[in-house]
Amino acid sequence: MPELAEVAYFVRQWRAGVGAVVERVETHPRARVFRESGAKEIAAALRGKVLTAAEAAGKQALFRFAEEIWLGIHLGMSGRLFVAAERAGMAPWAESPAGQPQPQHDHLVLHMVNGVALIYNDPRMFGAVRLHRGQDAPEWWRKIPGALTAKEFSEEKLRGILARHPRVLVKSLLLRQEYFPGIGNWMTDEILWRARVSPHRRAEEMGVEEIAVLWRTIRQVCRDALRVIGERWYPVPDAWLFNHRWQRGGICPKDGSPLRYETIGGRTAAWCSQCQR
DNA sequence: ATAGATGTTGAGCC
DNA sequence: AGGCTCAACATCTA
Repeated sequence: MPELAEVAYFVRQWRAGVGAVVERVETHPRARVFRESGAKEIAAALRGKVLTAAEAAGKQALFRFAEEIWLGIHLGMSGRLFVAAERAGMAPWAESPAGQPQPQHDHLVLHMVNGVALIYNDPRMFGAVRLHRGQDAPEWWRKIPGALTAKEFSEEKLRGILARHPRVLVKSLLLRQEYFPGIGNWMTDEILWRARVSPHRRAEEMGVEEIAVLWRTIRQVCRDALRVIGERWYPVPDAWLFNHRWQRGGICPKDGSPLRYETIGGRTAAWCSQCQR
């Protein structure tokens, strides 16, 4: 589930706990998501601390607590963050095909003194929860490149990345977090489809004008996703590829031709062979 | 019932 | 070194 905008949305949920003290910490007994620091250590470190900030960068989430304690969460393939009050009410994902999170996959629950519970749920457990102590944010967080919507992601920068990897498929390149933080499989498909670039295209086959279009499209898809999904998880417009790519038999919303589904660079690409060249 | 799923990492190979 | 493919992780769903 979580790419750039989904992670932003989930972090926003946990902001309900900012300013409140962690009263009690629950951890799932058989969760493998507590990797370098164990569940017990994390629980002990967080108990009694004030949550002071909640930030997202790319697909990473970072929560700052008082007394130089930080909690990093990567949501993997199926991770979600939500607040307890939403479980009974109008959860935005209740209308999604995946349905509501199952309580048996709640791996970490922070019960806050202000009455909210911050829940990390992850059925497949490909996610990771990491504890960090220190005055500064952890190294892995500081190394995340600036947002693709920020000024520092320039057209020239994109040209440089493509030039450095001439033989690599643009689709594969877009998935690399060290260059394009937050871009995941659906976003690559959306970007290539809007930019009319085939997923079979290699970096060296991109002309200067095509790179300019690609650059604008990357930024536009990031902005659109953050606005529609990241803010409130509104329904995604049917004019996007998004709603049509999830199961086989989808139709291109631009020209109505059947979408193709191919494994490209190890991931399923959904694309329109009419629109994308 | 079998395959595939919004992610990442590491191994093996060319 | 760079880049490709595959497997692994664990669970749910079409």
